[in-house]
Amino acid sequence: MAPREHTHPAVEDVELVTVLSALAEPTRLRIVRMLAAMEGERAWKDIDLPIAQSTLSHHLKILRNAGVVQSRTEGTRCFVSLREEELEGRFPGLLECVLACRDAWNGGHQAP
Amino acid sequence: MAPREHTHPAVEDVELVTVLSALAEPTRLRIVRMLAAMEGERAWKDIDLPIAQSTLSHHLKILRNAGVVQSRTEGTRCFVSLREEELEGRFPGLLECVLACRDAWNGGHQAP
DNA sequence: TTCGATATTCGATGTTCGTCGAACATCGAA
DNA sequence: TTCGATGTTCGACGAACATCGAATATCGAA
Repeated sequence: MAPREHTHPAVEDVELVTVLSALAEPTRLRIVRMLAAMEGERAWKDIDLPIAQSTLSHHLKILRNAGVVQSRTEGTRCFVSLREEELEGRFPGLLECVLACRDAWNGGHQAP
Repeated sequence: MAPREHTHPAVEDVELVTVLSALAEPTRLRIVRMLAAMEGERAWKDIDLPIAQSTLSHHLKILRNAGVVQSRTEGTRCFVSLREEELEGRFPGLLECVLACRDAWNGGHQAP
């Protein structure tokens, strides 16, 4: 289906466990880092990962429901972005320290 | 079996996803909060939760493998504690902000 | 040495999760 | 209106997970 105006939870209603679960998965963490690496939003299509579209859609839904990302629809395509400020208000420091951490698998898979 | 000198990973070898996964479970998060609420260590027996002993043992193993807690054996009983400082060195701010968050389910189930 | 207390491990069970391909819905363009 | 592009939803599958009770290993005390 085409992206039809997604619903986003209020960050106040999101529980910590939900956010942690959302971030506790390699692919999703990678998406979050990818979004954090650039200011503003990213086009869905440009989220280039070695997974099926349906899988990506699934992960984005989980991140959305966890209040971590938000989607904006424009015509038939959509743009994704982090809800950094709101998240910071709800879970101060969480996103920052998660992004700050560079572990082995992450430092090694991008550029040399 | 009796507690026989557990093995603990070096925090440097622990990946972020592993820690997040360990914390992304209500029961385990509760254990971590419980341990944080008191200075020093806590006797295994005093970890009073509505779960089977085998389940508790299982969760503690996961937290241990994630470098979140450590166990000390004394005779036939053991004591559990948070690896706060080490964790802070590996993932600065993470434990702190996870503990700082008080969400609905957590604020509501203890005292009024 | 025998017994009770203390955790861990094992085996089983039901649930949740990540993944895919196919079917579908919606929009813009031809 | 017909098409092609774009994401989403559905159904299915195997892997991973939370949970329990029973069996087990280890230690201290009687």
